[in-house]
Amino acid sequence: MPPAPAPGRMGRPPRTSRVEIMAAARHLIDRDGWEKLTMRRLAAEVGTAPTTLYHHVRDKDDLLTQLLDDYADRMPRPAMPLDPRERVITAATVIRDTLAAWPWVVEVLTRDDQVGRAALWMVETVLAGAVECGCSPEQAVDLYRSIWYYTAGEILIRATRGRDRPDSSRPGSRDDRIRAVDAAELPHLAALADRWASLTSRDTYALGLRSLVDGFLQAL
Amino acid sequence: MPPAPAPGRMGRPPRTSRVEIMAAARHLIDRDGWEKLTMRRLAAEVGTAPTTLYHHVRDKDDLLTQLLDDYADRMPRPAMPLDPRERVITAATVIRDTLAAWPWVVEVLTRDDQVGRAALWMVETVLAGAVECGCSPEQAVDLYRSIWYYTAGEILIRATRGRDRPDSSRPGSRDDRIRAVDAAELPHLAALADRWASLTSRDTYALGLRSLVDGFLQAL
DNA sequence: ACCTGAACACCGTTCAAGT
DNA sequence: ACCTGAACACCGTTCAAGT
Repeated sequence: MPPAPAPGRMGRPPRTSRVEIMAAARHLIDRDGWEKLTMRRLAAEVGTAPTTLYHHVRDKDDLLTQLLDDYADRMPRPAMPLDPRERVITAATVIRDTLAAWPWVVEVLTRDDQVGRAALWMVETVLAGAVECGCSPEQAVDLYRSIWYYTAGEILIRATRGRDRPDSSRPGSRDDRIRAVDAAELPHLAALADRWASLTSRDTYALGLRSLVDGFLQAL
Repeated sequence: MPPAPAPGRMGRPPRTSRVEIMAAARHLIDRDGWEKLTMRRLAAEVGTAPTTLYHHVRDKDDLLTQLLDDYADRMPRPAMPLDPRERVITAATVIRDTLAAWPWVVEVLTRDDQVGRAALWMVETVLAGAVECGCSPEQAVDLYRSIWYYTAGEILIRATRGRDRPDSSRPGSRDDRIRAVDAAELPHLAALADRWASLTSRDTYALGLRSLVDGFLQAL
């Protein structure tokens, strides 16, 4: 039995709440996959009409942003090493690991280059670490952006690779193309063709990140 | 008047061709924007029924892939510097500039991590340059992947930034969030809040790329 | 105040039938 | 062989009406 309207708030008591919608959205994504999240399916999951959702979120984009913010709030804030360079590395790695664990975020990431207010501490950590390493504020922003490009690219590409595994044997697929290269024209590629799939499935995020940070700081 | 069927090929002569469809798709994207490219609109542009398109392409994804391949074929193949490290830099920059000029490719890029057969020369150039710089074949692949992550991320984020400029003042926008940060908790971010938009709109692709490549080769 | 059905303006794709 | 209309199974979103 829903409670009677509070004195100042009148009218029909709510049967659907923002948190209920968010929980249903998370459940739907985890169960059926990110691409199955539609306003209509979400409404069915909540047990309400599609149009009801628009009383609690402005539109689908708003829903996605809120979902990402909620997720970012749960991001671990690990103990930070003393060395400023290591702090930069650690912050970037936490962001990456968090986002990689829920790859649907890529869709939202490409819509807004902000990872949510909860992730701002990571930006702060990188900026602070960079300044401690001798960067000017401008250089610190440049380093942050480079790291973010690298990280976003890694997540986006990795998330897609996982998705289209099924048809990687059909003609025109990536592996297919690599195997078909002309050894005379593209010798290095041809020599690696057989090992390409296994070489590119290794996790080299940390390696590239260290290269980027070290190279940047070295050039100061 | 369409020519009569050739001896071996019989039946109704084609009124729609693959190249015609591709040209129409390019025109539609250039005129109305990438997000307006649908099979139905494309058919209208060609002057045929939507269903006819499926005689010339397998599905929309196939259309996109062909479009990207055609575009990659037009990519300039600039004179390559003698220094192997500079060749790596040049190849990556050409890819980036080419893709940035037609940002819709981002959609296809996240679907398949291959830029099309015409871009394979870039992969080859990076691998060859890396090996000349002292990399093992495996390390060359690692460097290539790092560069590609960084490049793809830059293009994807940059393309999106341009798209949602209109509503960058509405509540919840990126700029809004940066301005609202707590100076006590996030001092570096707060100090840069006013300059954030201008600092992050500068083109720092080359800077990050050089850092990445230099840092990687230094660590060998 | 909150919820709903009906409707609008779209999608990609299939398939049997026409020329 | 090529093209088509009709249809299927969807989308996000608005809006007037109901409780």
